[in-house]
Amino acid sequence: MSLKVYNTMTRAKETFVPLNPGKVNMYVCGPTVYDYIHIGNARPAIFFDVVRRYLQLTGYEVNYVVNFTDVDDKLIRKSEQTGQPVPEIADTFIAAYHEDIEALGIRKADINPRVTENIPEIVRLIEELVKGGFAYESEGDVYFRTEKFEEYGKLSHQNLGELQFGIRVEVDSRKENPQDFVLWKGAKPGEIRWSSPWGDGRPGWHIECSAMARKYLGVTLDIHGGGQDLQFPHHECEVAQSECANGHPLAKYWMHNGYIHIDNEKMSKSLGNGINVRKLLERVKPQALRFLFLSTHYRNPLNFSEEGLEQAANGLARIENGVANLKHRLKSAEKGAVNEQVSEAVERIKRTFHEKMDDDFNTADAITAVFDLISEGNAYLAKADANAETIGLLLQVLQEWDSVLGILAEEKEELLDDEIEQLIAERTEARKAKNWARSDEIRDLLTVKGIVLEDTPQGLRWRRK
RNA sequence: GGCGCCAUAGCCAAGUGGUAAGGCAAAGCUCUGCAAAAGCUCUACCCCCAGUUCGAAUCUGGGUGGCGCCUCCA
Repeated sequence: MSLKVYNTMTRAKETFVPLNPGKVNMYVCGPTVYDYIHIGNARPAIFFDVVRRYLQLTGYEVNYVVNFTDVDDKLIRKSEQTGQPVPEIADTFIAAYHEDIEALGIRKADINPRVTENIPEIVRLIEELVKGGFAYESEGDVYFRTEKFEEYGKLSHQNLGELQFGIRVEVDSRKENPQDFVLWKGAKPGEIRWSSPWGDGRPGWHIECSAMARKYLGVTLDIHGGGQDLQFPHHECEVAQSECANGHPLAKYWMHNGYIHIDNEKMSKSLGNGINVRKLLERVKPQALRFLFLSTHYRNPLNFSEEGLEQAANGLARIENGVANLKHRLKSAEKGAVNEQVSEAVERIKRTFHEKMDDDFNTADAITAVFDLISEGNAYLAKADANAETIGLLLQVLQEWDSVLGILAEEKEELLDDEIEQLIAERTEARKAKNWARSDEIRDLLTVKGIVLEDTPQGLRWRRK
């Protein structure tokens, strides 16, 4: 069994072999922190979180870096509009990012470097490129000389001669060639600035990742990830910069997640159809969002809709119920030997889970394995002599998988309010006395409060809706 | 103009040469004091046409429809 990863660079699934045995260096492009994150930011954040967790589950030591772009045109524009300094805006949204990411059950990266804290490294890298003839200064700006890098276009599989430049963005006259891109931008009056050999200014967008990846993870990464929209130009430019400066490939494996669509159209800045994560989480469980994202293969586009959200929530509920069924039964189950049929089924389904995850992180099929295991559990619970060891095995595997998928909510040891507890006790008495009217009345009362009561052969079980 | 992606049941979605996973929804049934949960039953000639093959959702060619990239983007 070996992990296969689709590599954007080669357009093929390749057997995953890290540079150093047992260790994986991952760099994923993070957000520009000028606003709250939207669900388009959430998809790679969730997906690469799962990649990281799966690598960890299978024994790799993962070093995970996600950067923050905390100075750029958008931040500067926002600063001009609000009068708030750029660093303050960045701080605000970095804090918000951490809150949102945590709410989504995404584990914090090992390092979250900020552009503004790595200016010396960036300047040094640009100097190296200038020295090597790969970059040139022009009226206070520094540009990358794309014609010096013959392989430019190899990641996004674009042919330089065929690219249509200036189709969307006006070509800057200071460039030698339209396809050249900026490494250092001279500061306009009043703009935030750092000094450099080419005058005051700030880094261009692409150079930051090249500099930070090298600083924190080395010249060649195992995995470089991000959204498909970063493939060109961002990652293409990173490749050019890094490979010209370092003389080594920037990354062994390039992974790109597909777009989020809204009404079958790409979600994007210019369309203004982004959906704010924290607003969405006011009414949607974060686990449901993870479930939704993971139930489509990461390279496919995912159409975001209310219906899809509802279906995800319902599907997730089935898994939650299954787990709750097992946990509830565990309390009253007798000790015993692990049921052989169950353990065989568990082994079989476990194998499937790993085969599917090993096949370029097929999380959709991994979720199917979860459903299979839940079905297995429910079927086992139908047995009168279900024992604690077998139930424990099922729960243990489910928990192990959830350490990768993160679709089950943390168990909250919530105490019931006295009033509710009293009502539940009263209902139990009423049921003993076959006073169904009172019994139902109490259940209805609690339903309104969001508490669902379920009578099982092993006694009452309640849950919050 | 160049380079790509996608099309599978009412909906979501895997599968990419061996005769269609899974989930949601709907319907019926079982269990239950009633519910809930669970279980069972039920739903697809895989966009169209042609070809290759013993065999095609899967490969090839040609259509049709949708989406994307070609310096804002996750």
